[in-house]
Amino acid sequence: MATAPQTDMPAAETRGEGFSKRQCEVLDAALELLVSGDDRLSMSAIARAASCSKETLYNWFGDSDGVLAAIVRRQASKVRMPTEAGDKLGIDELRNRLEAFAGDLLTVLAGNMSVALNRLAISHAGSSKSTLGLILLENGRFAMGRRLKPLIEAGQRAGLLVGDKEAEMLFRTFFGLVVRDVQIRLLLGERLGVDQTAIAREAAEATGQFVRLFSTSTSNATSNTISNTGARIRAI
Amino acid sequence: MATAPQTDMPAAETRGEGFSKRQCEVLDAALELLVSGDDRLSMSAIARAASCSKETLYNWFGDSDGVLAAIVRRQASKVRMPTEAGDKLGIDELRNRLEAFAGDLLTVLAGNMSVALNRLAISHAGSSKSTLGLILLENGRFAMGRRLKPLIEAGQRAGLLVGDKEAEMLFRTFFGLVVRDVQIRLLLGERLGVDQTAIAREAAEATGQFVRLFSTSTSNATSNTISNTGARIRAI
DNA sequence: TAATGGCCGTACCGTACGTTACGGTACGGC
DNA sequence: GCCGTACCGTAACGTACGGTACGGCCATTA
Repeated sequence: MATAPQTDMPAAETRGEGFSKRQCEVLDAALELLVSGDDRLSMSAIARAASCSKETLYNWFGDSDGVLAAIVRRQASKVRMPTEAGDKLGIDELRNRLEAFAGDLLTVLAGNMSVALNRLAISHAGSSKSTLGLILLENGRFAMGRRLKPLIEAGQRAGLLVGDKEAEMLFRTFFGLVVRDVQIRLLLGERLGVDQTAIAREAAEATGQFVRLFSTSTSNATSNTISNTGARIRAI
Repeated sequence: MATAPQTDMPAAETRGEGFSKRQCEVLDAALELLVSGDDRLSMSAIARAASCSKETLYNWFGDSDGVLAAIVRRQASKVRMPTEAGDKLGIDELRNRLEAFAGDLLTVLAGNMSVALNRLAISHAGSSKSTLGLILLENGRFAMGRRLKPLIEAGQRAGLLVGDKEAEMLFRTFFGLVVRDVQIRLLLGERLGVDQTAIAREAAEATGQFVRLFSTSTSNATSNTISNTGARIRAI
């Protein structure tokens, strides 16, 4: 079990943030080692890569699982949600916001960091007593839902999206339309190249399909969708 | 590297099938051990569970990776595709077939066996020199695509589905609509209960959305969709 | 009947890893 | 100057696992 670190940052790994500067350096080095993926993430390898002592790792994070949880928590704490729930929502702005979100989501999920972290959490999800998967779920998939839900609900309040379904259900469908089989194929090791143009195309297609499914207006007018797929989310 | 087994079944693990009776028993015991998931799948544990010798495991499968690949291949060989490409396709039959497929897909992906095998392959996909993930991908996701593609193309030829898109693209969208976030949440360890009624409901909803997106007729008539979610596929 | 060969059970070896312990160093406080 | 603390580097220990070797059992076959 991860005990409280004996440092000036009490209960750091239980808050997911508040790691000291040096601790963040160590965790970033560990993450870099994980993403490189040449060898299994061992305490010795982490200590070597981070130029720190194994005893320090145990003092700070208590356990091997504690280090992994701290890595996940640190990356999760980097994700910020610029919700900016906008009122006076028009259909074009809704489409643009949805498309930007879809692009962000695909960019993140296709990144090395997301793949490596999800692989780590999934490989530890089999044996119980490890909550890595739940941490990743909470800060990945569920955080995405919480981030998009205000926009969906704003669209519903503005009469642009059908209001007879929960925003959660709409998000799950949007998630499926955007992600499709990309994540599982990447997790299973397929080398499918996803560049920014492909991401923009898929984001636009998914957004169009989502709007076609849940828009209240039956017009199929494909208004120009300004592609805005800049990587707004940087991790997880 | 997995060498050819020195038995009466030459090149068994390279064909994915043709394992001897005893070999199948061993692989099934290993799979059961993997699904139970209490401890990591080790050669000693497999030998103990299967009441066989470790030397026999090495003789048959050559390597630890060979055993894992054999497990995956054995399960993959159980999946059979009753394609039955039907001509004279009507919209109702198309919907029913799609919905049955969606139910099968969700039933399989939500099963313990699929989750355990995908976790195994994903955890081995990080370090190269392991093709477990590709094997699973080929016999899971891609086999599903090959199985549904005839139906989709038949629907296109019958003028029921739009014909300006590749069947592969349509399948990817269908896959996303059906699976949504279920697989990743299960892989990450969430205990989300998926019973047959929930599966039937989600399969019907996904099928309805797919048809609404790609049907050539613009009628929103939701013809009665006979729920047929019997587990037709038994593994993977 | 005797020999052969496949297979089981078990013991064994080398290695890698988690975890702990210890020596050495830097730094702030008294 | 001295002490306590935090940290680095490394060594050491116990365990678990991949892989190998060997003796014994049993069925098939000459």
